[in-house]
Amino acid sequence: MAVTRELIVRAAAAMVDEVGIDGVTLRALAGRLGISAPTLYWHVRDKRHLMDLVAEQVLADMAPGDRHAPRPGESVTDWLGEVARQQRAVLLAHRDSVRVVAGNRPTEGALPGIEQTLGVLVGAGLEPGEAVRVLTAIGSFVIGDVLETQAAADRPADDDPADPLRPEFPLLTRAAGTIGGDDDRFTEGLTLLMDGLQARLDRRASTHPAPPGAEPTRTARQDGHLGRMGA
Amino acid sequence: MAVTRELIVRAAAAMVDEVGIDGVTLRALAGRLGISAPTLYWHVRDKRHLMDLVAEQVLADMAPGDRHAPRPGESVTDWLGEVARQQRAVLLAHRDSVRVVAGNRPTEGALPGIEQTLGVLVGAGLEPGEAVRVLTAIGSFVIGDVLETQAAADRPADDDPADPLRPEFPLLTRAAGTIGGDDDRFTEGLTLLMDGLQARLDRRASTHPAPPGAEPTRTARQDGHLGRMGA
DNA sequence: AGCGTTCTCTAACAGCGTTAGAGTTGTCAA
DNA sequence: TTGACAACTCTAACGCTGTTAGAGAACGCT
Repeated sequence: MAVTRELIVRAAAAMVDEVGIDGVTLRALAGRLGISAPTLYWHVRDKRHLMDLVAEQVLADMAPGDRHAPRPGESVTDWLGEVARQQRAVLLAHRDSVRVVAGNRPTEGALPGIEQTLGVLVGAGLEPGEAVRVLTAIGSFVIGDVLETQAAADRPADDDPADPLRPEFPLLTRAAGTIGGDDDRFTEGLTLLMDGLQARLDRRASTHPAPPGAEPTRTARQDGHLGRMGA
Repeated sequence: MAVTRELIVRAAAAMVDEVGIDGVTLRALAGRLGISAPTLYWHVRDKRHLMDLVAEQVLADMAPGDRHAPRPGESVTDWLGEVARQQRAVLLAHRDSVRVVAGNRPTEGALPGIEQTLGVLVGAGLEPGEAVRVLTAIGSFVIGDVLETQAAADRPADDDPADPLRPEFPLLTRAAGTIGGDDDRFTEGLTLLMDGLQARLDRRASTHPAPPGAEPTRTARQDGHLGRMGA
């Protein structure tokens, strides 16, 4: 039975999840597929190319899927925040995903989804270039957040934690109990971003007339955005 | 002449800047120092330990330096944004800095600076845990932004750019000319974050009385924050 | 002079990505 | 049935990596 490129990529992705990106060896990967290491080179240019293919597969899962646009009555920022949350969840679900994905430009297949999302933002009052920047900024935050989470998880257990609970750092000590976990960290940043964006949209909506041809998306929001954190 | 650990770390840092983290070989590093590779193991536990020391040095440069607090009349968010800008500049100044620094918990030496910054934020109306989350969120955004910038720079020239300027993507096409460069991308995200934070501070200031014991930091701001981008 | 610490060396190991090149298998045409 | 060509896999080996073992120099101290 001939091994296909798709099979190799799938096996490589699974192996990254199991042993981490540094544990993925061409020899080990080949062994798992029942072939010898040099055979991989018939299917794939080199290891980096293989990892690019793995990254492509992970990124494909990050497309907004069924949530292409806000539901009726849902604010643009609520929807956008939910998309960011989903992207983060996908990245966190794969070990070392940031190291795998880092630096990959959007794949051909991702362009329609991006265009779609841009459509929503432009409809809400952003200029196209501005919308791209906003989207990229959210992406940077998501990537940075996941990177720190995964990098911290890779550190072996203790590794001299440099305990900041000392009398000369009263605020750090007071903060210790209420910082929350990884999700709370992420929610805080996402809330800031979305509140900033919402404020901008509100400003535009009050200055200009309703954008032509766009269904009047509801912009109103109550407060705290995304609700309170999960303590 | 004996080689010291500090000399090794300095040479390693310089070497990362020149040839990138993947180009740093223990043998090459030793050669540059006029010693043999195994000798390095007398000074340093292993390569990862060495890179941790390099990271520590880079992070030391990221401390807010002379800007420990807002200038009189300067808003907290303007000051905080400026600090973030400086941190990004330091990271961008060192090649592969994110890969070097990723996952490093704050060093002992960085704690006083963090405590100081927390003091400003708490003085402006945040709770301590909230302030830590906000600071971390900004850090995540900075790291993510630099990561994408550096990763993109490492990609060799073209690498099939998947040109998005096609008639079926009208918004991407329209956006193309006005997206701006790396700095504009960063400024956009930082503006969103700071606008979101500013809105929160304003909300607190109008609800509660002035925080006790804290000098009444000016919170007022005119508009667009951080001024217009550099187009 | 002798000792111990500090620092450096050579030699070598196992593992890595990768290349060269020969060998096997399957398909289709003459 | 035979030959040819493509598709796929193999073994052997190269140069490189981080790392260990263990034998020396160099130096201050008693």
